[in-house]
Amino acid sequence: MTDASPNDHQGESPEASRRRKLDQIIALGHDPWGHRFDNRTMIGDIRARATEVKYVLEDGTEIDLPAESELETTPLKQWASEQGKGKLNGPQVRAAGRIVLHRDKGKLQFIDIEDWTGKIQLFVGQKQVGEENWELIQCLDLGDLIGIDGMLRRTQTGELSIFAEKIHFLTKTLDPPPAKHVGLTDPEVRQRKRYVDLAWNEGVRDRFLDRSRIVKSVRDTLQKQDFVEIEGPTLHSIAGGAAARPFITHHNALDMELYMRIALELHLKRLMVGGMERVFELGRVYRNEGISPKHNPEFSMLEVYQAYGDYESMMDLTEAVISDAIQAIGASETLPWGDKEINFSTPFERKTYDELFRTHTGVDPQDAAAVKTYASELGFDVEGRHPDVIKSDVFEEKVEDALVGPIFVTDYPASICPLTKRKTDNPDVAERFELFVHGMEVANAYTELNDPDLQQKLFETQLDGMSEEDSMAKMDHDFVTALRNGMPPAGGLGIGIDRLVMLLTNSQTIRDIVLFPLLRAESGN
RNA sequence: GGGAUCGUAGCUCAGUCGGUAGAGCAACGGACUUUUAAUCCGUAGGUCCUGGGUUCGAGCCCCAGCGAUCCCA
Repeated sequence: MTDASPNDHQGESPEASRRRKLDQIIALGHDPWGHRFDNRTMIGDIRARATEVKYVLEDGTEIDLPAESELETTPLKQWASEQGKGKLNGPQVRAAGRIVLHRDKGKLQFIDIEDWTGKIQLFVGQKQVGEENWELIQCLDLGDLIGIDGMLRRTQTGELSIFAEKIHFLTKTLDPPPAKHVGLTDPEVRQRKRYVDLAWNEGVRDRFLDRSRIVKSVRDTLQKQDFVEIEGPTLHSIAGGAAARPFITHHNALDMELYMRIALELHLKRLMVGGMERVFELGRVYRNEGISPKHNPEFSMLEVYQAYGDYESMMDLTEAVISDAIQAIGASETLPWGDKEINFSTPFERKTYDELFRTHTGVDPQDAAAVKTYASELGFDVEGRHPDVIKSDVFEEKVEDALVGPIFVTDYPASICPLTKRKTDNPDVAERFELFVHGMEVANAYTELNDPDLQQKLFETQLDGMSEEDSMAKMDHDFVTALRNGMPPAGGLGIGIDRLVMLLTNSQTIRDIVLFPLLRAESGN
C-alpha cells in the first residue's frame, strides 16, 4: 500500500472518497466505466444451479448437499464432517451486478451483488484472487457495478456464494446510495430520482416489470382475438372523444392551434368505417386537469373497437383482458388492495345504473323531481340543470365510491352519452357500461353510435348546466361525415391501463406505477 | 383553488421550555479468511428549504415565498 499517513482521508465526504477510488482504479490500469462483458449468466439462473454444488469425498464420490431448508438449521460445516473428508465443488460461473451489501472481514470480504433477476453473495479472499486483483477490490463501493468469475459453492453456513477467482470492474457509482434496507422514503425524491428508487428500493423494479407484463398481456389477449394495433394521431385539431380539458399547442408552419389528444375514440371509429373490423390502440392521452393519487396529466389508455359487436361483447373482452393480465404477473384472482381484497373471478357482477342508484340513495331514479330534491339536499346546484346531469352528480357522489366490485354498471342515461347507441326499446337509455373496482372507474364501453344524423344532433345539443369541458359532445364534422360512409354496428371499450396496473399491483397511487410522473420543475435549475 | 402536515449530515430520523447541532447507516483510519443489516475500537462530516420579522439570543415563535404529502372542491 501507499505510505500515506493513517488519517490521510479523514473528513472527506462520501463523494470525495468515491472520486479518490475512481482515480485509484485508473492508476491501477482499469477503466472505471468498464466495457462489454460477455458470457455472464443471470443471477436467477445461477441460483437455479445450486443443485450442481456437490460434496466430493477424497475417493471421488459426489454427494448431494442437504436441502436449503435443512441448511438453515444444520451448519454445512457439521454436515460435511459427518460425510468424511472432502471438499465442495460446483460449476464455474460468471455474473455481473450492482454491489448492494458489503461485509469486510479484512483479508476476506463478503459482497452481495444484484442484477434484475436476483441477488447473490460473493466470497472474496485476498489469497484467492491474488494481490493485483485485491488492490482493485479495495476501490469498491456500494453501488458499483462489477463482474465476477468464480466457482458456485456454499459457505460454511450454507449460503450459496460465488467464490471469487477474479473481480472485473465495470462501472463506478459516484453518488452515495440511500440508507441500506431503508432506501429513499421522500416520495418527491423517489419520483425525481426514479433511477435511485428503482436501484435501491425494495420491490420497485418488480412493480414496473409487472406493469410491462400487464401491458404485453393486454396486447397478447387482443392479438389472439385478431385485433390489430394501430397508431392514431396524438395531435388533434378537435379534442374529442371524452370530457376533459386538453393541452393546447401550436403548429408553426400551418399556423394552427392543435390539441394533445384526450381520447383515442374518434379516429379508431373512422378506421372501422374504412373496414378495419377489429382495431385497438394502447397509447398515451393527455388531460390538462388536476393531479391526484388517481390522476396524472398523461396516462395510458386502451381503446378497442369490434365491428358487429356490442357493449356486451365488450364485457366478455374486458374480463378476458383482466384475467389474462393477472395470470401474466403470476397473481391469483383474489388480490390484496390495501387492507382489503379484490376478487377478480369471472364473470364480474352486472347491475344497471338505475338499480344501483335506487339501492344507494333510496330514491326512485325515474322520479326526476325526487332526484332533484335529493341532490339539492346533498348541496348540489340543481337550478337550470338537465335532470340526467343532476342524476349523474348524485351517482358520482353516492354510488361510485361505494362500489367495491369488480362490477359492470350498465345502461346509463342516454343524454349524458352522446357517442353511444340507445336501446332499441328505450331511447332514454344508452348501451353503455363502466367497470368499477373499489370506487375507481377502470373501463368504459359502449355499443357505438353509428347513426350520422343522430350523432350530428347530439353534437349540437349542449345539455343544460353542462360546460363544454364537461361534455363529450364536441362538434366534429369530419367524424359525422365518416359515419355517413357506413360504420358497422360495433362495440367499443376503453380501459385505463394505469388504474388496471394500480389494482393488480396493489398500488394506492398512480405515482407508484408511472415511471416519471409530472412534477413541478425543480427550482434553481 | 381551500385546509392540514412536512422540509435538520450523503440516506433514515431525533431535537425538551427559545440558550454551544444529535443518533443509526454510509464515509475515513485500525483489528479480523466463512460473514448474513457482521462485530469491535477510533475519526470526520451541517446553507437546520429560502427571505424577512420578534428577541440579548431562533432549528424551535411570527409573516411571506418555494417544494412535497394527504384531505376537500
